[in-house]
Amino acid sequence: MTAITNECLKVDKQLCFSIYKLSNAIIRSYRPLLKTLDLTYLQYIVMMVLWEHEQVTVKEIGEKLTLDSGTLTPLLKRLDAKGLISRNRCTNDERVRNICLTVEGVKLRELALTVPEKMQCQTGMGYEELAAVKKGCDQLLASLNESE
Amino acid sequence: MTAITNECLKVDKQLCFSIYKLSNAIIRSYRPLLKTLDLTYLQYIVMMVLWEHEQVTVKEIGEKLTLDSGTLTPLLKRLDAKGLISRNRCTNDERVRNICLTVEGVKLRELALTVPEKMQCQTGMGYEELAAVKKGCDQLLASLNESE
DNA sequence: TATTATTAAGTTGTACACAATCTAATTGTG
DNA sequence: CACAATTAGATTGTGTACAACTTAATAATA
Repeated sequence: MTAITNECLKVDKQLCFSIYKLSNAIIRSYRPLLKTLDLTYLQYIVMMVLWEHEQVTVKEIGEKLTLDSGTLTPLLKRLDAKGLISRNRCTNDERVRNICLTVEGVKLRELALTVPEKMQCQTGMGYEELAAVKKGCDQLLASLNESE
Repeated sequence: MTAITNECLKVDKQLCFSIYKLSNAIIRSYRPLLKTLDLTYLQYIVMMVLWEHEQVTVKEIGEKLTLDSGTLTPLLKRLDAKGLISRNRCTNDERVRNICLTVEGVKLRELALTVPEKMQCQTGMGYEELAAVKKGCDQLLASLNESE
């Protein structure tokens, strides 16, 4: 048995494991901040899409976030139940739902504006370093998507 | 409203979102490979810990992977049901479970040895580049953990 | 135009994550 | 030794992820 086969299954050597742990850790770090907005991490991500776009379909959200209706439908129902969004059928095409912010949903953006800065403080890293990590992650994502 | 407040809530500018998407994408990429081993991604991670350690407690696995018993107990029951591990109580301390590989669990390692290389091919990136991404992620994780 | 194919969203079921709580065993302290 | 505190793991409930499937609406084409 070679050194390679001995090493290659060690969990701490795996890039996938670093990213898995980091992703969980980031979501954990956001939790107390987002609790003040009464949002989960994914709900916050979806709200960001809506703060940017005003009106989108379920499919469009799915494309932006790489999530399917099995994840999004129940999540959007929860945001609807909180009074943050409306989910009306499109009149041109009854299959489609137009997801829009309510007045409450728009208002929540003001509270959310403080979140990114607070999070950057928690990382204890400078803007340049964080941008470099992001660039690496985006490159890896792009090249994973190329090979489908 | 300044440019900063306009930009800072854009989802594609968020490092957290890059890492979130990348983590999901990596787990998706592993899925077909791991299907041949009849393992989910997290089950594969836990098996890696066991291939490295022979015998560990639930708590020790939890510390290595930053997961609690609410996640691990049902997962370990599933690995047990597949016949890959045993979950005996420790005789010295009846609260503790010793998680050990079965013969089947040890055997599965041979099949798993091909997985890391196949995954690296799918990334389409060189070793150096991947190591740089990993280093960035590990640094960010460490500095998140420092600030609790 | 009737029918086939495609599409958007919803539903069901499995498997994570994790908070909160519980139980049983062990440890610590008066 | 008694009893409070701690610890390991299990349980319950909520909320993702995602595969597989269903339903209803629209588009395509014979």
